[in-house]
Amino acid sequence: MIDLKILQENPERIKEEVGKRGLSIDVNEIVSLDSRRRSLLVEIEGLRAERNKVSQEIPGLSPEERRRKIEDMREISAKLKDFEPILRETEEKLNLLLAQLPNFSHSSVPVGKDSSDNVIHHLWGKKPEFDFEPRTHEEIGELLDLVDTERASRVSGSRFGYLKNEAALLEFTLVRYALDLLIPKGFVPMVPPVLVKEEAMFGTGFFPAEETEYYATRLDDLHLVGTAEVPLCAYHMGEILEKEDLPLRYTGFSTCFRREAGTYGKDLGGIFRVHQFDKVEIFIFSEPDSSWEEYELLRETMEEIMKGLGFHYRVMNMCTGDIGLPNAKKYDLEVWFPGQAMYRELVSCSHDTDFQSRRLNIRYRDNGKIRFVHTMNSTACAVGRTLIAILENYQQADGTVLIPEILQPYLDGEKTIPFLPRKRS
RNA sequence: GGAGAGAUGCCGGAGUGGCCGAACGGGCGGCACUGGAAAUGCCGUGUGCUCCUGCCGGGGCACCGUGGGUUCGAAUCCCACUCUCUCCGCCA
Repeated sequence: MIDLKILQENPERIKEEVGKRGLSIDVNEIVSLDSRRRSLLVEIEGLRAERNKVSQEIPGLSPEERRRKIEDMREISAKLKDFEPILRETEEKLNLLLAQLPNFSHSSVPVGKDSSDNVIHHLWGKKPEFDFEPRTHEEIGELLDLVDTERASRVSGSRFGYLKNEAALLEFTLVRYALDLLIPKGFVPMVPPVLVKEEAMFGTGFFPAEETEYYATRLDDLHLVGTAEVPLCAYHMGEILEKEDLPLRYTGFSTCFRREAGTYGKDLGGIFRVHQFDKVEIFIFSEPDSSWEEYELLRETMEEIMKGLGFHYRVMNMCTGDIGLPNAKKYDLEVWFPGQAMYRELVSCSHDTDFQSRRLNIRYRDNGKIRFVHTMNSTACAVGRTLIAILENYQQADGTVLIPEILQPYLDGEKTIPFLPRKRS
């Protein structure tokens, strides 16, 4: 959601943004709907003012006068009943269009039409070298009986997986590793609800744009979140925060559900792209004035977690055509997957400025003035993808997998997968 | 799932058709008192939209869970919904 004042004062700026993102939205139509709304408001509020004034006078009038005034007021009421539905209709149309407008992208965001226009921000580490042909995570997962997608497809359909043996253990290890790194930095750990109202989906900017991407319950009007960003952001909806409490830093663990509509045939093997996975997410509410510094700090935190695991990665500055509607800026962190010989997105962090806080009405008091907060979010650890990045990067010729040093203390010092006894499966 | 109670400002809580944007109390902020504090006293304390205006400022409208309705006029009456709480049942 954008500030309506900008719509009145500088619609060109909005047109420019819509163009940069390759969207087709009729900004002129929005502008004219808004002027129509305002002129209707003037009309209606004038009538209401008259009605309120006379209504106050009525009790003190003589019966004769009173009868006449009431007669007049009937007319005004009737007029209002004509105008009000027109206003409502205009507002509905306007809101529908407004909901489609993107956030304003930051000046540092490259203009481009799709992922091919993303710009490498920087690289970290070196590509691991192998004196054998590295396997894909899918092969390793099957070899070591760590991931079972075959049975999962019988139980739940395609794009599901069972994590098994050390993979199941590593899930908790990774979550704990991420939390242990974040909590000393002042992030408040949370386990949020994963079923939320439509309001929360809309407010965080996922609806209406991406509605087909998410699961909904049939008997209740609830939606399964695709990321803990939704409940973490909506945590403060409708609130006025205090300046001295900002920034508010949260980290939330949740399962994430995604329909992956329109990705048929993409990343079919293994568990790189699945309908359900677990993730540790970071969410920050910040003052606008310091939010961009806070955001770079967030990017560093995200990288710190990846560095600890020893991955080689590149950070991408995502272009205008590839960032989400709510995003003013977004970094993707892509880790090298030796088995696929590709950089793949493992985590990302977005700055949404006041886009979400406007929709969810999250504000703060700044020396008496009330302003919208800025929000930003980042993945701390996407468990499934991190797991398979470990499998591909730490694999050895004999098919076993080394455990990243930083995780070993969580696993009683074990250094290699497998270490659990196996039964026939 | 069954039975009941409720939803009002930062909080508690009054208000059952016009005098209510909302009593009273608490909290919070300011001032006074004090060496400083406590206690006390006084004053202040919502948000959104919109119009006039260069700003300062001023006017109007809306908001008492949400959405509709009745009425000249609704926090107050009617209908529907949502949520919360209590008890029973079920349950990790």
